[in-house]
Amino acid sequence: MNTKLEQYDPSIYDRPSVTVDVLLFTIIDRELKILLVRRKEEPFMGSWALPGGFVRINESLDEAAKRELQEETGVKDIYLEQLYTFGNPKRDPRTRVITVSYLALSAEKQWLLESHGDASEAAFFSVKETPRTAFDHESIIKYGLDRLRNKLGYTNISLSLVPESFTLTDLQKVYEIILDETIDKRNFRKKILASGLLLPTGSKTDGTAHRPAMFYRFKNREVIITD
Amino acid sequence: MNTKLEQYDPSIYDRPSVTVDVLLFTIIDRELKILLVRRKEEPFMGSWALPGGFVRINESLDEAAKRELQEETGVKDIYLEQLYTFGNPKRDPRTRVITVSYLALSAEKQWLLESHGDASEAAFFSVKETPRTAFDHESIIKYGLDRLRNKLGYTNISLSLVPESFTLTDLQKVYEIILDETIDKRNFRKKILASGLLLPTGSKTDGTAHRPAMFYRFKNREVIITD
DNA sequence: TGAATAGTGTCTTTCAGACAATATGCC
DNA sequence: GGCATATTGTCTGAAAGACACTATTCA
Repeated sequence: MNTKLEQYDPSIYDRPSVTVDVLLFTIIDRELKILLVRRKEEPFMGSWALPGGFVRINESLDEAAKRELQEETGVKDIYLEQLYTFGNPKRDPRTRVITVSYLALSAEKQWLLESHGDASEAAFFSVKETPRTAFDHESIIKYGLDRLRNKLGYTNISLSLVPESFTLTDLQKVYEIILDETIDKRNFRKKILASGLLLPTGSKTDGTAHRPAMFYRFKNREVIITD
Repeated sequence: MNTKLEQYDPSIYDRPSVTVDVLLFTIIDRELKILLVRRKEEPFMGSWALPGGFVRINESLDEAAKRELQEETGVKDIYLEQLYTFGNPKRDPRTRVITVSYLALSAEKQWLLESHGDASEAAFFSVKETPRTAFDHESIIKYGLDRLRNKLGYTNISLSLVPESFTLTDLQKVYEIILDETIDKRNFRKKILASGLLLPTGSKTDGTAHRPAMFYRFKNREVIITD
């Protein structure tokens, strides 16, 4: 590119490999679940692991996370946020691998793992009973879960876990499932409505054997960026 | 190590280089300052940059940050926390370099840059007037500064910026300088004392031409880990 | 009218923020 | 007494949390 810059050659350094790993959380059957894939290679061949892989030389970290998730699971167009970088020299028994972890959230939607070629190799697990995983992925999951729970309190991150339109009871369940605790209905509604993030859509649930519920949507579908 | 694991060779992937960069903030002359070093190599030779360098193959990221800071500036034994990993493919004009940034805090203390061999190549700059820097270091600094300001509000991170023993006025100044705003004295004292983080030492300032002030110290010298 | 869920209001406590007068030590 | 900084309390408004009854639809 610029010839003057070429005189310095960084290849003289031993370089670690760099991967991205994605923690995709979603709610299925009233449980918070995380997506894991079965490894097809050593080390830990056959073990469950976070979807992820090597960062390519010309893509950003965000792009790598997005690509790996899509390649391994068919999931795309979802919320992604960088979490933390894990770099213990022993975390991979082969060689030095540094991994940048990402938090991804999705409402249980149209995408189905079955539609993807490698579907049989990916599955959702309740965060309450994750299997043994490859590498240090268990501690990465723990870290991501803590972050998710924290951010729920001071951001609008929950919008990524509900469909376009939802009732307040739906939204409350998302909070209860993630935080693993019950919430007072009146206080929840007061707070969430006072936040000004929601708008009533005007339509209501239909065909229920009880009082219909108002649908709401998020005013802004972008996650507020805060740390 | 384990022969079975060796059959998979990750070296077939093009690997990016990985560096750490440290944002060392400290308060000098009533200003929040950041430590920069002058680059001795291309690219950006002669420019100011964050202290940092390549991660070695057998050290953790935290260790690399600690080592680089010590090597380049002589500073050691200070608070360090991982911030964020920057991996835009174009951020380094030579080749692909991913950098893991760290936040470091120190009370202005005994360590002096002059005592270190390369002292003339390191200097503190007010965050209000940082010079042009190499790479994307300006945006990294901005990110770190935001994080520092945020964490000041909900952690005891300020303990890293005051000496063992200090007056409430001293501590208030730390907050005012970092946040770049004045704080009501009564409200600050009420809040900080109510937090339960401080203990009066029993001794007072001495030899001032006015009422002496009580010294306090932090109950716990460890930074509470929160995100 | 019974079943099931939606929807709502009050009280208390806590916390943040605005605001000014008194206390202490030295000269 | 004068100067300089330390120390302290009240009021108000906002938000959080505890808590129970009424409303609506369908079968």
